[in-house]
Amino acid sequence: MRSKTPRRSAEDGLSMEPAAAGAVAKGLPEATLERLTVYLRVLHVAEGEGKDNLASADFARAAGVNSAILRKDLSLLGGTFGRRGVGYDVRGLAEHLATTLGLRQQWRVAIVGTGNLGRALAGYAGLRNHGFQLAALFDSDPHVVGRVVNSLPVRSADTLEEVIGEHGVNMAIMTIPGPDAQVMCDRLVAAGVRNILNFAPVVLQAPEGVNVRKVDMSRELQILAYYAHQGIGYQDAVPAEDADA
Amino acid sequence: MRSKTPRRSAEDGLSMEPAAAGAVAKGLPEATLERLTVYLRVLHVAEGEGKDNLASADFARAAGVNSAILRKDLSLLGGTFGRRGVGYDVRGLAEHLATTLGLRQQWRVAIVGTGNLGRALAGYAGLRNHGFQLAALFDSDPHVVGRVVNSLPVRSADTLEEVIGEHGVNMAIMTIPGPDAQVMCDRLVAAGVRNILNFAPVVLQAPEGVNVRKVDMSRELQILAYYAHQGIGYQDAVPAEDADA
DNA sequence: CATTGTGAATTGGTTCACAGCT
DNA sequence: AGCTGTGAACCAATTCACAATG
Repeated sequence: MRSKTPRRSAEDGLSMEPAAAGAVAKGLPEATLERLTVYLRVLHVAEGEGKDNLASADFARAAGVNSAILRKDLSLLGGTFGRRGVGYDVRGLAEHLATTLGLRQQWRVAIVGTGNLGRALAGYAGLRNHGFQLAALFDSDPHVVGRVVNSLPVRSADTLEEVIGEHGVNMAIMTIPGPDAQVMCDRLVAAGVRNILNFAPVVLQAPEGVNVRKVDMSRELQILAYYAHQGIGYQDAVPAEDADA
Repeated sequence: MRSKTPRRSAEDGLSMEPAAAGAVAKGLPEATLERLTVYLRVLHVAEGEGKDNLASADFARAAGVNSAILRKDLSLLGGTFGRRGVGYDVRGLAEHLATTLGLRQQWRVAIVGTGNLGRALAGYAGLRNHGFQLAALFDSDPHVVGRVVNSLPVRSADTLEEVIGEHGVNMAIMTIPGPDAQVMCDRLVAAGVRNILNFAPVVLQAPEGVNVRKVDMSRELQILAYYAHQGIGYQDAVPAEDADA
């Protein structure tokens, strides 16, 4: 079904480059997905403020996008949470969105590497608020193993496989140094984990069928440096005021 | 020159949505920039391995992209570091890339918020390896102010403005809770900081001309959940082996 | 009648395929 | 002979603009 569209040009049968890393077989476009997470946050805020209806103009402004794409994104979702002449049903849409994103299912998450970053994530409220249940913490430093972080004991990386099995871990966050990342990734995959969020600054190799995403902090810093350097007015935030017609 | 292409449809003059958040006036495409940071990393590794030449096929494989786009990206850079029949000059290209990204200029970075995440970043070697100099740390918790992190004292957030001036801070990383982020952002901007990397889970409002980027860890987790949930074989990593023709 | 939902138009990014160098 | 550089073709994402509708 999705094994590499054989669009190669005839010869060169052994080239084996990733044809489209970051691509997806079907489903919502990646760009839409990234925005959906923002919409969900905006909806939660609106819900907290007691609003039960949001028109696309306001909604879009709060999310930092324009309203056309917001409407298009939401239309891709299916479901019927917008009412013409009125706006979107906050509660219903939030629920629908969360379900679509897979946040209504329990994810049992292991954090591999309990340095500052790993501990930061372990304590991150956003985790458990969205159906991510912290199931295990690992570290390879014997000085750290056994400590309790966020009411979970840090387990030895040596016991990775068995602990993963014990706790039914189905998602892993890797917050370990770059050089260790590939080995750990291999072990996670061998242990049956098919969803990995990687904070290590390396391009991981993983077999087809394993979902790997990467958060790269120095990438963001470098791109920021580029814009700063160029003196280009990049904006990821919403311009605060725009005094034009 | 770049104040909002007046492409509105005539009426609705006061709508004031962000026309294209994340857009840029000119310069390299965003997608290319993201890859450039990966290329740079690959080049550094190659350099460390003593290679002084890389053909696009190998280069692309290591970076997890296909070779056509790698060549296209590098061609956008200008400069003449590829030699036909041979490959790319590792040293020269790395240098050129770093310069293009603005990494040859000194960035004096303040980290605002010294929780686990802030401390993780403060200790992150990737920072100083790329021209990012840690200039100041801030926190608003009196218990934390005065402590030394990474041989820098944590300063009170009350003194933000003066310390920024003192140290010529020109880039800030915000690792503070969501609710505090907008206020802090405003103060940073008022103090003259025009480049901000935001880790708080909020959409910041900032005036035009201020570069804001966001790293959103729960976004990544949610997108991962989506793919996991859908059972779609998303791949951000390089498929390890591809046994097809 | 304000606001959604969506085809059509546009813009942007990726891949193909090969000419051009070395 | 081998590999880069790039126009052309293709595909994806965004924006426009307006018909549909509660």
